Order: sequence, then structure tokens, then C-alpha cells
Amino acid sequence: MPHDLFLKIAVNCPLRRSFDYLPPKQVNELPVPGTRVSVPFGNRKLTGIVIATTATSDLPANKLRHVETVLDSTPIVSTTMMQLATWMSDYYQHPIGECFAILLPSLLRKGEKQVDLSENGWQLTDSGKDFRPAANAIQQQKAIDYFQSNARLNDDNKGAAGISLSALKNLVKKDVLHPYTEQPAKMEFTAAHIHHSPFGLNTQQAGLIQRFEAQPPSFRPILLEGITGSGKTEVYLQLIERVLLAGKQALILVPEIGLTPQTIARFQKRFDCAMAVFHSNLTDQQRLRYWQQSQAGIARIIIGTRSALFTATEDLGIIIIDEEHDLSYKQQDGLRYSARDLACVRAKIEQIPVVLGSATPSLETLNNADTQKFEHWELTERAGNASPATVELVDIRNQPMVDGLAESVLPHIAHCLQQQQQALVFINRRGFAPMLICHDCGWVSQCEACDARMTLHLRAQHLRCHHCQAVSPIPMQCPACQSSELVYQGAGTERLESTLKQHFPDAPLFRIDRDTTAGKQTMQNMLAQIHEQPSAILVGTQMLAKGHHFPNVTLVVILEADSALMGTDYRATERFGQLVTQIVGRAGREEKPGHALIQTHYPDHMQLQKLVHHGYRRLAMDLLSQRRELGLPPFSFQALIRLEARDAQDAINLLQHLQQSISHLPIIAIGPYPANLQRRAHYFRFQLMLQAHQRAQLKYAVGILLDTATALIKPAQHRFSVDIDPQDVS
DNA sequence: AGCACGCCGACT
DNA sequence: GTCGGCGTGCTC
Ligand SMILES: [Zn+2]
Ligand SMILES: [Zn+2]
Repeated sequence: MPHDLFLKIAVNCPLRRSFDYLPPKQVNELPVPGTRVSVPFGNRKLTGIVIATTATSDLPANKLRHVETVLDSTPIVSTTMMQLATWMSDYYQHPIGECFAILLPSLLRKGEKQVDLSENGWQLTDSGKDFRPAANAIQQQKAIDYFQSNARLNDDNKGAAGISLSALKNLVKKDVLHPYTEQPAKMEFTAAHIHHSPFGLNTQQAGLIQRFEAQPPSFRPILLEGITGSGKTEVYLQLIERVLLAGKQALILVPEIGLTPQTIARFQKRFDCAMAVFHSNLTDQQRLRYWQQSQAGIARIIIGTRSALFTATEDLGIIIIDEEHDLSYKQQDGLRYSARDLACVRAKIEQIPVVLGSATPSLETLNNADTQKFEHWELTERAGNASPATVELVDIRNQPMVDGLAESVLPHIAHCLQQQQQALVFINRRGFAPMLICHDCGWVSQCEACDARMTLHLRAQHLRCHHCQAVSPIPMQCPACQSSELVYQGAGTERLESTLKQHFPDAPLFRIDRDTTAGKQTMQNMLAQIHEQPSAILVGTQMLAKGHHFPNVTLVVILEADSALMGTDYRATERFGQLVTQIVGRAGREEKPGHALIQTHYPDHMQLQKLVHHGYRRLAMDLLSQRRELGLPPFSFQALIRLEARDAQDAINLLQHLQQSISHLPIIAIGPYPANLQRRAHYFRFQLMLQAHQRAQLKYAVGILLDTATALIKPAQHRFSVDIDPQDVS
């Protein structure tokens, strides 16, 4: 049998194919699939990953070049992860090189060496135990103090302890400390490493755990639907426990905003084992270290946001996606993957369970449960038998309003404050951003580059566009009519704030939005302050709906429901239902049930009625049957083609060309039509929506369209992207 | 995406 | 005469 002669290599470049190479010169063995190699590519050197060795190549051998160097002695990408990358490349019709590159932390992607995982540090020598440093040796004293209460100091905690390297070196010279090196060991995880919560499981939780244990480990997609406070996390922990005891690893994904110290602490308190936590402010070096620890099986629990899905593991036993409906699981640029969907694919490849947890599952996931593709686990009991929050609609037709708030809502807030409880006003309305308007001629501060108004930032004393970062000074006179009567308008949050202050001068008021919680610590501080207050008013945006619990809040006011009901985005109602349910679920506790008021012009709207009287689940069922009737996802498959160009007609023409290239195929192509924000940062934005009854039809059409696009599109002038299963259709 | 090659305007 | 503008084309 002839030897394989060629290497199929995924080179990290945006081309939708792999490249064939000859083996490196003067090397007898071919590098194994999954190995990184450095290859000549045009006139530069790039890092690629060997996909396969083959006996033939499409190109004549004299056109092929040799691999320059082999970068790994053993494959760095496992066969399962290679399958995942290949799957992604096919499903998202995305360049194979980029699909492989995303599997690796950035340093490895660039061709850097793997790091040595051994732990280097210092510990006291026998003679060092009673050493007293010189009076002026402050740094040494600091180190000595540290070793009074700690046996060891290593590279990782040296920085946090604030001890200088030179002091440590001097102490080594004095034979007070000696350096050590330790190979990290793969621990054997046993029951002794678990610290159970003093509260047992309720019968529902116990039933689910039993159900989990009743089957041998295999691919099992599970929807865990549990209302807020029903103990989803405890179920996660119990499942993880079983996986860890079987000697396997657990991978947990959380929403972007959910990777808080409290979340991490919850896992650390339960399990005595090495964890790899991928938070956003790790350095490349730290990220690589955790990645390798996970790959080597040293880290047993891996927690992170979207991209942590690609972490290599030694022996993965379960994947958990918390708040699976969360939009942050969808990558919004480049390779627009859904980490939730890929988790299911990875679980299938690895033959392990995957748990999608939410109080408000996405329609896609609910449909998968309905069609028996997923097991459907439910938690319906709230801990401590707390009564669920009640939701009430406020009809604002012909009602007197003050700064977005119906006057009839004010007594509710007053009553809530009187009871020494907190009220939360949730601003989900547009037009609340403050802008500048001319009282005489109606001129508004429009952004030069976008179809948007600039918002006024009083603190920074300038106008800013949220879509393109443009900044301009606040004019003293109207640029159109020279009038000096420039006034603020739509300063919604601030005006609402002052109105509330006026009506409730004694209640402390907290504003929670991106501006007031910008600092790292600010959010935590503010939350701590809020928890201390008996009565208070909280005013805020989206941020309020995620993660944080507000036990003292018993009244929630949602300013408007109408854009979700009447808008063009067919997903808006689903989102609104999730938002309301999440925010209401986070308010109140056992002895003080929450109450929510939703302001609307359409109090008789069927779907709103469903949500208010029967909850998210019934709304979701309604929406699903509506989607089925209309042939919308998940009952059809979509791809959104986006194109931005400086000239609107140019964008339209190009999209029409692309549309023509697939006009013979059995798919619907709607458009070209302008994006929600038609012009942004000097670019006109248009899009084309492809819709098919079968996944394969869609994939094929997108492939053809992409082939046409590569010939037509000038990267310098056009911004082009394909979004498979788009979530954000604007 | 990069990076080179190539063919026209305003510089020494 | 050449320096450099970015349009076009290719990467095993
Ligand atoms: Zn004016
Ligand atoms: Zn702008």
C-alpha cells in the first residue's frame, strides 16, 4: 500500500478551502492530523493545522510547496474538535482555516509554543523560619509576612500578594527561601472533594438527577426549564458532581454578563478541584495556561462565555448552557456561530449529555423539546414555596403621562415605598436618549455619518453618536438658524429621574445603566448599596434584566410593551416575553411576592394577554404555532446576507447580482432591503434574507452565493457578511 | 486578509 | 525621468 504523500492543511486565512502541501524536507514521518505546522503561503509564513494526510492531490506535485516546520510533537487538536471545526465550516459555509483557528487560544494560533504547566514558586527553608530581615528591607519583610500565613508562593499569586521578585531572589541567596518546581498532577476526584449544600434537593430536583443516572453516559440533549428560584443551579451542580466522580470534566457556558464572582464562587464552594475560568480580562498567557490545563485534564471544571465552548478537554463528561435563550451565545461578527447550537454538536460528537437551562427557553429549543429531539426536564416549584409575581397591564390610552410614566402608576410606587420596599422602573423604550433640538426651527443634532441622532452627554460636555463613536462639541447656537434656543429633548432617563425625585423626595434613587456602572467595581458597589436600603427606586435599562437579583424589589414597572408587539422583528415578542419573565422573576422573595406593571396601548392584545395571564410558556406556544403558519424559523431556515457600501445603489446592485446567482434554487430570497439603520459610519447598509424549507437547500444556496460574492465584492469598498440562523435581523 | 504587481499623476 | 496612489489577482 502506498504511503500518503500529501498534507491537507487548514491555513488561517479567509478562503473557503484547504491547501495541499508536501511534507517538510528531511523529515520521514508525516505530521499527524491535528498538528500545527508553519507553511509558506504566497510570500509569507502562516500557521496551519493538518487536517488529513492523503495519497493524492488535485494539484500537480510540482505546484506544491513543502511544510516549513512542524510546530507540535503531538497533535494539539483532538479528532473530536477537528470534527467540530469541519462541521462548522460546512454548516456556516465559513473558511476552514478560520474554523480551525477558533479552536485555539490566540498564542497557539500565532504559532507560539505551548507553555510549561509546571508550577514554579518559593517556600521557606528550615533555617529561614526565624529569619528577621534588616529594618530597611521593606520588600523582604513583606515576603516574610506572607510566609507567616502561607506555606507557598507561586508565580500566579505573586502579583496578587504584591511581593517583588528581587526580594524573593535575595531571600533565596540568604537561604531563607528555596525555589521549587512542581508538575501539576491530575487529581483523583472523590466524594471528599464535594461540599454539599445544607439544603437537600426537593423531590423535583431529585427526580431529575435520578433520571440522569438511569441512563449510561451518552449523547443526551436536555432542556432544563425551570422558573427563577426553582434551583436550576443546584441541578447543574448535582450533574457536574456525578460527572466529576466519573473522572470526567464539565464545561459550563454562561451569558456574557453572567460570569460574576458570585457565580464562580458557587462552583468553588461546592467542589475542591482545579477550575479554568475564562473571563474577558485574562491575558493571552493566562488564557493559554487555562486552555492547556483543561486540555491536559488538570482543570476539571471549565467555565466561560460563548468562546469557551472551544476549549480543548481531555475527557469531557457534560456541557451545560445556562440561560440558553441568551443572545450573547451568538457571535455577532466573523464566524457567526451559536455556541448553544455548537454545544449540541460537540456533545453529539463526544457522546455526552448537554443541558440547556432557562426559565424562558428560546422557541428553537422549545420546539426541539416538543419534537422529542431534546428531553424536557422541568422545575416548577419555587424554593420556600414563594408565590410567583403577578403581572398587570396598565392601559395608557388617553392617560395622562409624566415622562413616560402613567400618572396612575405613581400611587403604586408610593405604596411600595411606604411598605419599605423597592420599586424598579425598567426603561425599554427608545427615544429616551437625550438629544439637542432647536426650539425655533426644529433642527436636531443629527450624526453626519449615520441615520441617527447624536445623544447629549452632559458630563463629558459633548454630543456623541452611539453608532459610529463620532463626537462633536455642543453648539452654542443652532447651526441652521443661529437661534440660541437649543433645548434638550428626550432626556428620558434624567427627566424620569427628576420626576420620580420630585414625587418621592425621600426615597433614594439609583440609576443603573452603562454610564453609571462603567467601572469594574461600580456595579458591585451599587448593588451592595441597593441591598442595604429598605426602600428605594431603581431606574435602569437592559442591564437590570440579567443576572442580578433584587430581593427588596417588589414592584416592577415596564414602560412599554408596544414596540415588541407591533414592530417588524418577528422575534421581538419572544424577547419581550423573556425580558418580562426574567425581570419579574428576579424581583421579590418568599414573604414579599413581586408585582409588575406593564404600560401598553394594546391591553387587549392576545399575546400580551397570554403572557400576563398564563406566563411565558403559553406565549411561546402561541408564537410557535404562529411561526409554523408563517413558515418562519424554527419551521424554516434562514441566512441573512449583509452588505455595506459607501454608495447605496452599489450595495443594492451587488445584492441583486447575488440574488440572481441563486434565483434558480428552491429558496426564497427577500430583498435587497435597507437594514434597520440604513446608514452607519458613512456606509449604506442593505440586506438579503434567504429562507429555505430544508437546511441542505439553504446551505447549497449560500455556497453558490458566496462563490459569486468572492468574484464581485471588493473588500476595500464593501463590507459583506453571511449570518446563518440570524438572531438579530436588523 | 495580506501582499505584490502594475499602470497613471505630480515631484526632484 | 521616478515616487507612490490603490485597483486586481493570487495564495497549495
Ligand atoms: Zn434653529
Ligand atoms: Zn454616527
